[in-house]
Amino acid sequence: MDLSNQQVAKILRGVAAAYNIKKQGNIFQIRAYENAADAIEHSTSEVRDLWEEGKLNEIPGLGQKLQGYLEELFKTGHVKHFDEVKKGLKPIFFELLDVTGIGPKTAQKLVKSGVVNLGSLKSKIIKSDRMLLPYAFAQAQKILNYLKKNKDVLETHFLGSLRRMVATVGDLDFSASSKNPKKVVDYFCQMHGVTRIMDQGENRATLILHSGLQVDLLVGRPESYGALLQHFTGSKAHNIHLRIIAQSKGLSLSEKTNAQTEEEFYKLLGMQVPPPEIREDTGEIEASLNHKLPKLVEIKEIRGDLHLHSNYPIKNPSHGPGADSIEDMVKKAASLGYEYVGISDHPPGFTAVSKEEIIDWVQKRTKVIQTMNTKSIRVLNGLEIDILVNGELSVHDEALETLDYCIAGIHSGHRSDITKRLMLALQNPHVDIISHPTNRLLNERESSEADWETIFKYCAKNQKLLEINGYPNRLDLRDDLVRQALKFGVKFIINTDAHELSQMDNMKFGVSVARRGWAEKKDVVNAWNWEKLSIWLKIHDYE
DNA sequence: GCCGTTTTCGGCCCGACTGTTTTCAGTCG
Repeated sequence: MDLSNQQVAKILRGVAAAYNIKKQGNIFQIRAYENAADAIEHSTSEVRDLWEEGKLNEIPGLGQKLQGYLEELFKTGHVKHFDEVKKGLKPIFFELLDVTGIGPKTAQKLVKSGVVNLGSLKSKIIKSDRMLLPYAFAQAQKILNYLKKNKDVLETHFLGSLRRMVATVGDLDFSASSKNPKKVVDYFCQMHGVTRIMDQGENRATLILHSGLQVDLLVGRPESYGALLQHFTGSKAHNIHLRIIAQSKGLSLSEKTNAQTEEEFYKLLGMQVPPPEIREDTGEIEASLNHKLPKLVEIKEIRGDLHLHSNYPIKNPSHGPGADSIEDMVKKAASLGYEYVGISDHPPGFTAVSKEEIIDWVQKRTKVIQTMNTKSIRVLNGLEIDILVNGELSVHDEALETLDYCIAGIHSGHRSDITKRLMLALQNPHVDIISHPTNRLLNERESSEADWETIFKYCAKNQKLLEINGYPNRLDLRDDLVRQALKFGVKFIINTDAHELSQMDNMKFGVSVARRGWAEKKDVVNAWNWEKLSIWLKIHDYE
């Protein structure tokens, strides 16, 4: 049975709530179900895929028993034990749990008082979809700027999944350091665009904007600001693990702990400060304790973008062309401080245009691109071609061999023979890069299923690159697969896939995916200088 | 029900806010 992480989490929360109401099991057993639900909801992999690959134990909080239940759930669509526990509770009870502020006890009370549908609760906030990181980021930047304008605000930061740069963000969280917390809270609540103040205390407030977005602010005093920042950056799993370590050392940690900075806070446990992007309790705590944290790749190290779509004329293009000229994209790349830039338009559609015409088109375009080279920036000639359903490429070798580099990607038939098609494409000596490898579209289409290990092994052995695509609804290759691929020695290229100038600024989101996957400069070829990259791509100098 | 650089048993993060059941349980992050 095909179930999303969200749906699985909801089922587990339902079981926890049922246990709670029926007073079966102890509080820790109930919490185990809730922890598992949290872990699944925040997992970047689809738990159903993990089950198919026999990797359910990669999710923390899933022991033998819950793994068995999930197996039964995916195989048969229901779990006998769950049905047993939930017996006698009405469906509306489980629906009510989706409303913020209503837990098991309140839901049961409401059911007993005769609530039969959610209509009468429509003024309450129903938990909604998660927002794409780049859009959340843009919105959050405006709020951060607003907070910075207040003279009582000494420091302010993003918190939560936004600071950890998770691909999707549920609500926007902010911190502020201040000696007058109440004044800052009041100022925050007066922000433009607020439709409702959910709650407002001495040190915190929760607002709902007209857009429906929830925004939280937490204000702390300067002497404990580091602890506040740490606590609300999370993740929850990371924090719980830290508290357990603290206990073993006879310490009790909270957001009130005296620590002006995060450095001070982590130092209390003898730890390095893990970058927010990797605070997921997937090994970063151990690495920090041993002072063996990786030095993650940084945006300032990026020297070029090799996946850009221009408005260069294309007859019957296979997919949408870009909006801006090659010249403008090159100028923008130079303004970003890049050392090199690659234009990788889609080729003319192979079904409507003859082989000879495509070759002719590629040659003419090559000449145009070569004239773009300047002393300040090197311009590369690439294409993003299709991997067809039978695994063949949409452009012939005679044309490909005139390019500096070639990106191949799947753009149709996302459910058929992915492994075979990717492997066939990789075996073409002209193909250097696989674009957006899993082809997921956030909130729209799940990642394609494939035998990633086989693909990773082949890429590592044959100098093939996997792209980390920074387009807002892709962020693909996913962070968890980046981490896995790294273990096989795969190298990556981080590209924006920009179809207009402004999208070239999305590089930081691609970099954040790489960082969440623990990638370092040595793992990312466009963090390398031209000399090193040109050797990798086997590009001979024109000069 | 999960989990392990003192443990395969015996623990399980911490604090704020809400409402009103005036002392704390329920819920959230």
